[in-house]
Amino acid sequence: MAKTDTRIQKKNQAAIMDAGLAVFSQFGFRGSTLDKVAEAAGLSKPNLLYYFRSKDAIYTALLAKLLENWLEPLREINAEGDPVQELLGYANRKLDMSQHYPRESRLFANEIIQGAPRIADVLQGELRGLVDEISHVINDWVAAGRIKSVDPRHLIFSIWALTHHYADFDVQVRAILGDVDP
Amino acid sequence: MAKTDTRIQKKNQAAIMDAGLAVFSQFGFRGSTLDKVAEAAGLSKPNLLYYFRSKDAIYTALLAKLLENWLEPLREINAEGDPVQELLGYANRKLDMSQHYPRESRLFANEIIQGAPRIADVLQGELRGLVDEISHVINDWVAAGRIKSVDPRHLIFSIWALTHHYADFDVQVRAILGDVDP
DNA sequence: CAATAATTTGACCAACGGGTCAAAGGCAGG
DNA sequence: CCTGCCTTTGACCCGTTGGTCAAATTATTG
Repeated sequence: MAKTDTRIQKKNQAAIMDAGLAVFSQFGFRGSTLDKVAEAAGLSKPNLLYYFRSKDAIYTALLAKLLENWLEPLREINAEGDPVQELLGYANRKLDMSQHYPRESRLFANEIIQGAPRIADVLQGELRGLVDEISHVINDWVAAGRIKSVDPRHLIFSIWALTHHYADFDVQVRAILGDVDP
Repeated sequence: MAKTDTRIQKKNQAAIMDAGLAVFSQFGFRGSTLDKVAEAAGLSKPNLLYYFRSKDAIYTALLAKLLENWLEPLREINAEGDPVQELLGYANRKLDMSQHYPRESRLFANEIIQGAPRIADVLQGELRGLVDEISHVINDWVAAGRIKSVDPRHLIFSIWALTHHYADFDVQVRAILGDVDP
């Protein structure tokens, strides 16, 4: 009942997830159509709906998978490590993700800009909890005199803003740097 | 032919622009409907279309107005001024705009994330030109030893990323800071 | 207060979009 | 090679959406 996944199922589900990511990340949920996703996945619309119950199901599955990976780098921050190393490491991990998974970044950005209707609970729950923890760690570092005084949360916002900018505003960045940047 | 604008015309056009800004900035172009805009403007759909030829016309008008104000702060950077003052002033102006006009910020973000189909020329033309100029100014400052060495364009990206983050990711920021932040 | 111009509306249309369904086409294991 | 299940498809349904139009209503002006 659990391991009943044909290779053809796995293949098509993966194709749909990939196609959905491409389409949803560019047009947002409302701006995307099943036809577009189906075409990108190389399937007919009814066939696509054979694998996913609805448009919403695809989108929700994408978001769930995204959040899973998205929060991971935060968890890897080690309170026992060297503060500067840890923070730089975190920033680097985020930057890597933005570089390698720009579509995921844009999907997330789209969802947030539009008010995050379906992940508000995750933001206020899991994400907030994690940020609270890390903030505590950073505050301890500050108290121990190991780093200069900062507002932990706004430091984290800065890292997010900078790392996501290059993925989310890619078009603008390329327009200014000139597409072919030496 | 130019000054033929009844007060009722001015009023309704303004109402439509405001409504359009509210709707488009939240849902993006494709995700928005004329009905929603009309409702937000307090007009019937046909009445709305009496003032604007099409959905596209509203959106385009909004973008044009937005870009006008958006590029202004860049132009105000003075090559003869004090480098730190000028750059801080610029960052402050951008921050002010994000705080006071978050909807405009999100409208712009939406457009960029979705590939900027209708403002690609502005980005590659006017915006790029301005950034080139300012980059030249900053490089001169560096060459004169008045500030530390930086890549001007990436410095500007940093300012953009940080200032826009609080407007565009408002929901996330509030989820973490807790809505009621002392 | 007409008469003319500007504004508003209700009814309507064609295309699109999410989703259904029954039937047809493939693919295993026996 | 055949039986039963998985997969795919074409046709179809109905609510939504951008947009039109002629008629009605409301200013404006001579």
